[in-house]
Amino acid sequence: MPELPEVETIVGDLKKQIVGSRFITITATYPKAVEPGLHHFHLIQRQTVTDVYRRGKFICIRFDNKNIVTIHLRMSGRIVVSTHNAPAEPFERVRLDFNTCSLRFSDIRKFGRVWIGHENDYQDLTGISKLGPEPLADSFSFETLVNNVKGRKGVLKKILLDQTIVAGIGNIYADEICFDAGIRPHRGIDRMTTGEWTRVTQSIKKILKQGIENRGTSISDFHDAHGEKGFNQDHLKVYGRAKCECYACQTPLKRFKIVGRGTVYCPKCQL
DNA sequence: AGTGGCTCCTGAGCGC
DNA sequence: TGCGCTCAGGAGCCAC
Repeated sequence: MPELPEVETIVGDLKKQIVGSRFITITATYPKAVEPGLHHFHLIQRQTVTDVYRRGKFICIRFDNKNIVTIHLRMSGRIVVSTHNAPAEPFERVRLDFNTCSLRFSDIRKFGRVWIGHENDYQDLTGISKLGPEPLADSFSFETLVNNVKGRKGVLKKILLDQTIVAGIGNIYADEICFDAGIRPHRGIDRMTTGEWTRVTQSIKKILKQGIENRGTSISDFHDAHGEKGFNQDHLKVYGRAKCECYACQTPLKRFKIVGRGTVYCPKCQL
């Protein structure tokens, strides 16, 4: 499941591959993935890509007439840039053809979406307008997090997964952040100290940066825009390691469900 | 306003 | 071998 580091990796690749390219046409074998609809893509006919950037887990492709194509990979989405005559990717749903190359959006579970909208309204269309702050921005601090959490109830992991509180964290990195901070994912936020919020803030930045440095986590189906796997999966401390020994204390890691998500933690290292 | 639960989807893994 | 069941989960939506 692509989260902030995976999306950042893809965006970095895409920037090199499609900035300066002219849009030609869109093809969708699964039209439901395209919003508001395929015919809206005439808006970017012959327009040139001026930038590719990330907001939360959204990939944004900007064109010179200020229209923006936004992509969210959700659970199983993938993007591969290839030549026009390359065969379709497995589970290819949408294809964007540029003068120089062909962007393939493939998605086994069909949860992913591709939107087109003008810079004035694309944020409302896609839901980007509801996103919380970028955790890797210099302005994101312990105070930002505590302010955004004010008045909320629930447990730490739920807060980390809430895109309106902080943007870009998903299930894998939420577990890793909780481990790094030494706090159980099911700790009630009303029982967290200032020192613990500081640790959580530091761990968010550290774990996400590490994910980017490792070009993402390739559990199940993540690949970058070249179709290559990342290698952050080799650095995970808890996610996917239920019943295995904790690297730090050799205690078997525990797994349970929290807010409907599989969650792994160390009962000794995390309090 | 905030929260819990349902829904969208399909491949993988399992028991029989 | 093959069927049917359950699970995985990001985020929108609805009822409360």
